[in-house]
Amino acid sequence: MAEFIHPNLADVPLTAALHALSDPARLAMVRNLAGAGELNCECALPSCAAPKSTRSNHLKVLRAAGLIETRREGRELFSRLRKKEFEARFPGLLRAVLKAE
Amino acid sequence: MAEFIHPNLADVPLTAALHALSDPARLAMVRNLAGAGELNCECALPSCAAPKSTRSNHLKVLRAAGLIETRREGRELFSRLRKKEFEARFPGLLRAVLKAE
DNA sequence: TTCGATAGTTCAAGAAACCCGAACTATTGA
DNA sequence: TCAATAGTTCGGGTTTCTTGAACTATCGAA
Repeated sequence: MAEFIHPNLADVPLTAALHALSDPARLAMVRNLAGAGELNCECALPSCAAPKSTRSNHLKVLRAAGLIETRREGRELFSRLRKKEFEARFPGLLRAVLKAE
Repeated sequence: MAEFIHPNLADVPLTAALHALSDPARLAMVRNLAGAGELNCECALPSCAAPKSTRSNHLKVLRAAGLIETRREGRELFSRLRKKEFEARFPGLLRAVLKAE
């Protein structure tokens, strides 16, 4: 399990960020992470919502879009929103998305 | 050619709006429309960028997401950004997207 | 009022992306 | 060392996207 690649936000295209946020399951993860500080894969999207391979893929997309940072602790992986960095890269975007609905 | 359906913005889910904006060609169209007032299909995305069936589909996605309004004038179709309505539905979102990059 | 050109839609099929079960890797605790 | 836990990767079935070809609608000119 090679450890995770966290892109430099400067290298993330706007369309990739929007794409990452445009899926209901991923958006739910982002909302959950915005509320909590850090969550593991299981808590980021409750198990009823999708099988773990799907959750894992969603987290990979969020990671590639610069939205989350993941670190291992024992056998769990904890992810946090890269809120400040993302905000610096796309001012107002995450705020607008979290506020909406 | 049945005329166009323009959804009530209240019925547009956030994820549909983000999905519509997450494609480079559609984002380019939105940027072009934000600059100009109204554009036809050809001008919204210059022909070099995609065949017309693709442009037509992209415009349909933008329409369904409540981002544009289209009207016929002779044999051309002109589209405009539904800027105010979209802004009222998703405050800050379009502004953040147009500002980015 | 018919014909040709222009503007765009719809259809269908091939290409690309997504989802999820099964098999695998990594870590821990007994 | 073994079983359990947490998550990844792989494969292939399904869905979605793209685009050429055929179609519809409108206009201007003969």
